[in-house]
Amino acid sequence: MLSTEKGAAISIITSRERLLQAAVEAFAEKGFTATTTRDIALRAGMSPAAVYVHHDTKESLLFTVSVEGHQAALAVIRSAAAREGDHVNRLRHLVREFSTWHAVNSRVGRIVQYEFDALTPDHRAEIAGYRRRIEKVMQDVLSAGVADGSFEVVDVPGTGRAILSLSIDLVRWFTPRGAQTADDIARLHADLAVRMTAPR
Amino acid sequence: MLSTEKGAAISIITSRERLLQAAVEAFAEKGFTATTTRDIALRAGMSPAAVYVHHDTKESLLFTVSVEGHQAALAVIRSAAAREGDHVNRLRHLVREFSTWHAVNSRVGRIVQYEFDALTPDHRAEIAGYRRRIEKVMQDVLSAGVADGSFEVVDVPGTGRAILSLSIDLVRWFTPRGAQTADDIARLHADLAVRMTAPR
DNA sequence: GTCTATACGTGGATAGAC
DNA sequence: GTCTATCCACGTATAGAC
Repeated sequence: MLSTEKGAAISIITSRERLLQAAVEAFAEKGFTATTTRDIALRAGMSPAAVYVHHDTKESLLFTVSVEGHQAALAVIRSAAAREGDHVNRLRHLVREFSTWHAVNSRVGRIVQYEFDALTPDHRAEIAGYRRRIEKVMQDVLSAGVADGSFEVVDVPGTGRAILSLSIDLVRWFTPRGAQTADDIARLHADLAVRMTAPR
Repeated sequence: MLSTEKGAAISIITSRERLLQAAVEAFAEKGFTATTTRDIALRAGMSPAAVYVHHDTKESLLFTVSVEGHQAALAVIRSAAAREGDHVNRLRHLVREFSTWHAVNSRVGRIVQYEFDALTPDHRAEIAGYRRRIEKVMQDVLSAGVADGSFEVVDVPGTGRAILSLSIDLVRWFTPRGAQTADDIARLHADLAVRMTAPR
């Protein structure tokens, strides 16, 4: 996880975690390529050389951020999909959670979405696997609803991708300082997803 | 425009246009920061120094690409919105055209969307103006349809932004080598937009 | 595991000739 | 307006001491 881990009584922030948090800040502000390892080291409160004790390359930092970001997003959507209830409310809940996550974590989301091409081919392939798993969860929810008549969806993969697009595209423009709250937007997206799939 | 201009009889590609096309290629492949002015010069078939005859800085090239890209997108959506017909078909047509443009021009779209923060503050403000104008066109179409009962939309700006998100998010993942054609996806998006706004 | 110092390549931008 | 040559700052990564 990219947030602070908590022990039984006190918080312990390891160098590794400080480094990841520093990398997220820097990548989000300047982009992966424009970020210098010196900048990351400075933000993490260590020397440039100390960075290399934890990560062989700058790309390895990006990869770690990407893995943890995708794991978190996958956990959110899987947990929401596993909820009890009819398919319409399951979809509503899922979209609301997924959009909320992308709004609240828009910095991490932006990095992992837009810096994908900066990964090595092997790392790209691994991240692509997480993305396929996320799409699969959405498609399974839609298919289940189509099967019992809760939804009318001609193109399940395409519609699934479109619904996910609403959430993911938040990282491009959402800011906590804007007019709408993350929850306002998440509820809107949930409503739109239900409309997109409603039988006519 | 970023494409080849045509004279009365023959095509004349100026150095300026070669340079812009080279910049688009390079930015799309490597990102703005990772692209070197030497790379752009090489692709345009000129020396590194010659680049600076046409553009004072690398950022000025990005700005030009951004302006022309946004102008083209704005022209597409305005032209579609000006069409005759009922509001439902106007929306359908508009979304189809806007998504098609983003699929066909996904390289330019990706640059202008993802490298926005690499612009100078003044240039960012100017591009933000184009984006507001694009959102305005969408909102006007939705409002007109709400007024005569063609649409049921509670949150016009939010829903407008969501519909535009479908099109814009194409630049993140669309590739001409994928399973679906640009037109398949554009038709799907148009259908989903109509569903999102349909009275219940 | 952290530091200081540094090697070494590279990149934006300019100088000055033609 | 285009070239060759070059300045000079910067960035990744390593060496070697503690």
